[in-house]
Amino acid sequence: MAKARKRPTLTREGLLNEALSMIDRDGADALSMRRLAARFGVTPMALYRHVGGKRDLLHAVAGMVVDRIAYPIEGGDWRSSVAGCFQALRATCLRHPGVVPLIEQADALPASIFRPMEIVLAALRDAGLGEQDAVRAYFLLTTFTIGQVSYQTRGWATGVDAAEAARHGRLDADAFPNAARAAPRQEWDFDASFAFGLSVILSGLAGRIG
Amino acid sequence: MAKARKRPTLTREGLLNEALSMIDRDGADALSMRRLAARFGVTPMALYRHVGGKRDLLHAVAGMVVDRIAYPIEGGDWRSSVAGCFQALRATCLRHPGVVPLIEQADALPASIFRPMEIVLAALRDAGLGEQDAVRAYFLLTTFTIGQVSYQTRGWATGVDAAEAARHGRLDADAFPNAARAAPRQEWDFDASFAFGLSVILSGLAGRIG
DNA sequence: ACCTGAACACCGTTCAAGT
DNA sequence: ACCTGAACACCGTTCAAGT
Repeated sequence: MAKARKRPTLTREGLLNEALSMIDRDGADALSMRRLAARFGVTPMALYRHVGGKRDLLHAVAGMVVDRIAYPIEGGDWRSSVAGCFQALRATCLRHPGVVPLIEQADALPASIFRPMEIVLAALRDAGLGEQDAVRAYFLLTTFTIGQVSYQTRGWATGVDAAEAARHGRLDADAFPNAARAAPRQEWDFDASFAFGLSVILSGLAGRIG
Repeated sequence: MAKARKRPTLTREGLLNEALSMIDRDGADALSMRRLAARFGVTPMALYRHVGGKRDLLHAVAGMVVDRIAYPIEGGDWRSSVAGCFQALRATCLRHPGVVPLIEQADALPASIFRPMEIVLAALRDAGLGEQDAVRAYFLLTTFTIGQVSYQTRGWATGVDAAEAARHGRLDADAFPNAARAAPRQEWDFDASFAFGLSVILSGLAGRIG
């Protein structure tokens, strides 16, 4: 029985913030219009004065988070501006794990979602890569980064976790010798893994330039 | 008013197949226990004799698709076995777009999900890469592949689609000159983009080996 | 302008009952 | 063993009404 807060007025901003904190705390599934309304001690329908509907609410929350990403000021070589950009993207995504699927599914996001694209295109063009390849590189970096975050935030996707599977006997050492041997080795370091992937991609791109 | 089919008996396999074809046809959101039951002319509760619940159903469907992936027989250099493996993964995912999120979210999947891991680890170990880096490379390739497919199957994530945004005036050419210029250039070729990304990753990995 | 109340058309799932 | 029927506790959303 969650205590209803008394609020002077309902505002769109207040709704979005409360929705975000509910998602951060309990996951996106735990957010419903009715529960959100209850947090403000208000009828579900009261929300619809401020919020088009649930889709609109979710998109707006995703947009808030996207706008919150602090990309580092540019400068330096192309490698470090590209790296800094996706490190920033990753960092805020990790701070709001429940929002990542919402970003992936949003029909419309604020224009700031194109900051990474802009940075990558500018950096790679200056480095001498063709435009089409630059866009593909941006796509590559985005799917990689968001993918890494998605898997990390739901615990290295439980279904695909080899260590988990090994512990539960689902990973047969005869059929999958390498996987079975590598899996339980050590705790998985997502930061190091991301750094590795990023650096592999960047040196792969460097090969297309030099 | 969908016509109910008469079936001699309800089987788990029949349920899974029908569920998969509903997901393929109308997306995962269109699948509900009640609608699935209706397809068989049966009460919703009849399904529970064969199917733990909705989570179980969804995991089982994801598992079916995972088991269906036909990885090429190994042989040749490490680049082509790794490439072939993720091309196969991508191909079946594209054939069942609605299932991709289910695979990402499944708590448990058949052991065959570890085939790509096994292939990558074996190939990269033979090529001389360290075990830890090999696992990271596998993670990199997986997130990249699934990410590319996810974005493709929902139409290059509508919210992140620069061409869409440009068409709707959401992409300011002053603030995002490179993005605005690159966006509407041509139709996006997902196959070529995937091939590009894969090749960048592979040459990045080659740099760690040679 | 802003919120309420009742209602509608859905969900997944439990539980007891039929055959 | 397999399916039904009624019920429960939820959803998002509409529509008319209150203040």
